[in-house]
Order: sequence, then structure tokens, then C-alpha cells
Amino acid sequence: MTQQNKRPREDAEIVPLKIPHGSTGLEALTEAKLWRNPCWFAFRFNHIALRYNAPLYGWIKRHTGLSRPEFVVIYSLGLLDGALARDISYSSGFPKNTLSRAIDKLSGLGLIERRVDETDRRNQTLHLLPAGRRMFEQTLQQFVAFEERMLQSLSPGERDTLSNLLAKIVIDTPNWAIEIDDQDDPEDPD
Amino acid sequence: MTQQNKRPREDAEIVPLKIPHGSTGLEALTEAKLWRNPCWFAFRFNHIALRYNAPLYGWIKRHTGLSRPEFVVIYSLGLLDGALARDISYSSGFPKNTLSRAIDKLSGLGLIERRVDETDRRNQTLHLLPAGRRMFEQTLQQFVAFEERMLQSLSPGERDTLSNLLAKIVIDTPNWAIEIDDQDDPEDPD
DNA sequence: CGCGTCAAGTTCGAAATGGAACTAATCGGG
DNA sequence: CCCGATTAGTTCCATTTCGAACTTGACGCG
Repeated sequence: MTQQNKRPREDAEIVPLKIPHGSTGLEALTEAKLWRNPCWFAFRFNHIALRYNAPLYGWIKRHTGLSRPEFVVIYSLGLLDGALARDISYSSGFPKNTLSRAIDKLSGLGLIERRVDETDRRNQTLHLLPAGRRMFEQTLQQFVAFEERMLQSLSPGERDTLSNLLAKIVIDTPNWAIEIDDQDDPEDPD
Repeated sequence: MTQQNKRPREDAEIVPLKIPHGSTGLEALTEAKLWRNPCWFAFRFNHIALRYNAPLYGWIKRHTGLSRPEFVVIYSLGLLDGALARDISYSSGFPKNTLSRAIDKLSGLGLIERRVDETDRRNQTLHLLPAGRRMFEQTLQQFVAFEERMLQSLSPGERDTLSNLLAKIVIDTPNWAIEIDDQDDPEDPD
């Protein structure tokens, strides 16, 4: 980390970490979080997410000028044109006011378009315009490349297993949100 | 989320989403991102992370008054007392200025303490004070409970498999950072 | 119908965030 | 033994972000 992040990379071969302490070649705290952590799952996905999102959306920012929530709108519509802001909010986890601003900017840029749903005038379906679709298509390959890179250490079979296990959890997600709210004031009077 | 998060919670029983379209009981866009998404991995862990972090750290905020990066410091030291800010930054992914501020506040609150490392006076090791350790111990059970809840849909064997697969990816993490940096200006001149 | 409730989306403002520049300490090479 | 490069940590500031309040539209019920 930190020291080996910015290395000029002498070679195609990867020079691993400096292997300071543990057995996995990671620095001590990371290793503690990985192996001596009752919340291994939370740590692992958060660690991966932070390592993935920052560089990828940094790249997106430099190459398209769009922020993460802005790009999320493009990506969402790329997968399902005509979605509502609410759906994007739900599926991505961003609050709706953040998306509202993002949608404003994107339609100002001519990348997407809002259409009021005449059957329920509160809803506005969102649609990629040609420029937006082009952006989606051009950046998609980069996303796929990063994805591939993340999964490099797994075999196809392992990827499949991982895919299934995570899908189970995602499908179960709506349930925990509610239960967590239940926990609002437990036995910890502070 | 958003809509079902803040419900007054009529019951212990969970009212799932409205089940608009697909087969998994999820709303259409979420389902598209889950099943028709070349970047399934990125979507899944981000989705899980957003659903996990917001409620859990919201709870932390209400019960301890600490923000996410502040609490991350407590948690990190709970696992490995005497770590450096740099290590926390690396392992958690938060930038070091954010942690610097967090550490300031925590030591102001008497939860942790900085000690200058006399062998290299640039370093300061961080240590939980009794109040900080107490906070760590008291909140840990809540973390573990949330973790358990997230994993409810997996059998012990499946959890084990998931743990191993994610660990492989985490261990490989330092490598992709380098490669992503390489991608700085590719074939997309814009 | 007309009113209370709820949902989709927007606006507003206070606070958090993170990039960049900075300080202080160490290390290394001539 | 000095000077340039590097690292841990801090400060500064422009921007982003999210909660909360608000607007508009739809629905249900007497």
C-alpha cells in the first residue's frame, strides 16, 4: 500500500508487497482485519469496494467529466432504459436528491432526457439520448476490463460460485434494511 | 431502500418490495443490474456495501455520535492497538486527511491517544484509551449481529466458501491498484 | 367531490469529504 | 555532512453530499 501503489512498475511481473508481518503479504492491520476480524464479510466487501470505486470513478471523472452518481445514472439507463429516478436510487443506494441533481446535469448535457409518464404524472421515465448511449458503450469496456482484473485471482468455477453466493445475499437485502431499523434503541443507553 | 427504511414498522414480519416485475422479487432495474449486468461483481458488492454501511453507521452515529471514519479508527485499534494512521488509511480506504481529523476528534473525546514513536518521530502510534476500548466492545456485538443478519441466507459451508473467495481477491487488491493507474490515458480521447 | 395520506421529485443549507499544498522528520548519495 | 527526495501527518478550501422540508400529483374514503 501506499508505498507500492505508485511504483513505476518495473515489469509486467507483479512485485508483491513488502511482506511486512503476516503470512499473506499484507501489512499488519490489513491482515488483522482480514483474519482476526469477527466481521470479515463487511471488511472484505468494503475493502474491495473502496479499492475498486476510487480508481474506476476517478478514471470516469477524468474521461467523461461525470461524477459517480452521474455516471451511475448513465449506467443504469444503459442496462434498462426508461427507469425512474426512484429505481436508480433504490438499486444504487444513492439518495434521491443526489440523483435529482445528477439527472439535471445529465439532461443539461444532452446525455439523457426526462419524459413525464402521463399515466402518473409524478413519475418521469429517464432515457438515454444518443450521446449518452455512446458514452455508456464506450466506457463499458473499461468497466468490464476492471471487473476482469478484480476477478483475475479466481478460476471460472470460483467466479461462478462467488456470483451465486453474492446474488443470494443481494436478493435477501431488502429484508435486513427493515430489521436494522428495528434495532434503533437497544440495550446500549450510552 | 429509501421507502422502506423509515417505515414505522408495523410488525416484526417483513413486507417485501412491491415485486413489480422479475422472478427474484426485486424491482426491474435492480434485477437488470443483478442478472443482465456484465459487471455483476461490482454491482453486487457495491449494493451490499451501500445497504450495509448506511444503516449500520447511521446506527453508530445515533448511538455513539461518531461518524464512519471516526468509528473506523476505533474499530481498527480494537483489532490492532498501536497502529498508525497510515495503516488505517490503507486498510480502510479513507484518505489520510479524513483520518487525521477523525483522530483529532477522538483524542479530544478521550477515546484514543497518540504516542510519538521515538525511533521515527514522524510516526505516531494510536492507542485506545479505556473509554475507547469500552466503546469498541459495546458496539462490536451490534456489528456481529448485523454481519450475521447479512449472511443469514447462506449455510455455514457457503459462508466459508465466500470467505475464501473474497480473501483471495482482497489479497490480490494491491496489484490492481497499480494496473488501474496505468490506464490513465487510454484510447478515449474525448 | 373534497380532504387526508402517501409517493416522486426538487430545493436548501449545514456538514463532511478529499485533492493539493504544506510541515516536519528521515533517509540516502555524493 | 549537507541537500534532494520521500514519508507521516496536517491544514486549507472548493466541492459534494445527504437529511429535512417542500411541491406537486395520485389515490382512497366518507
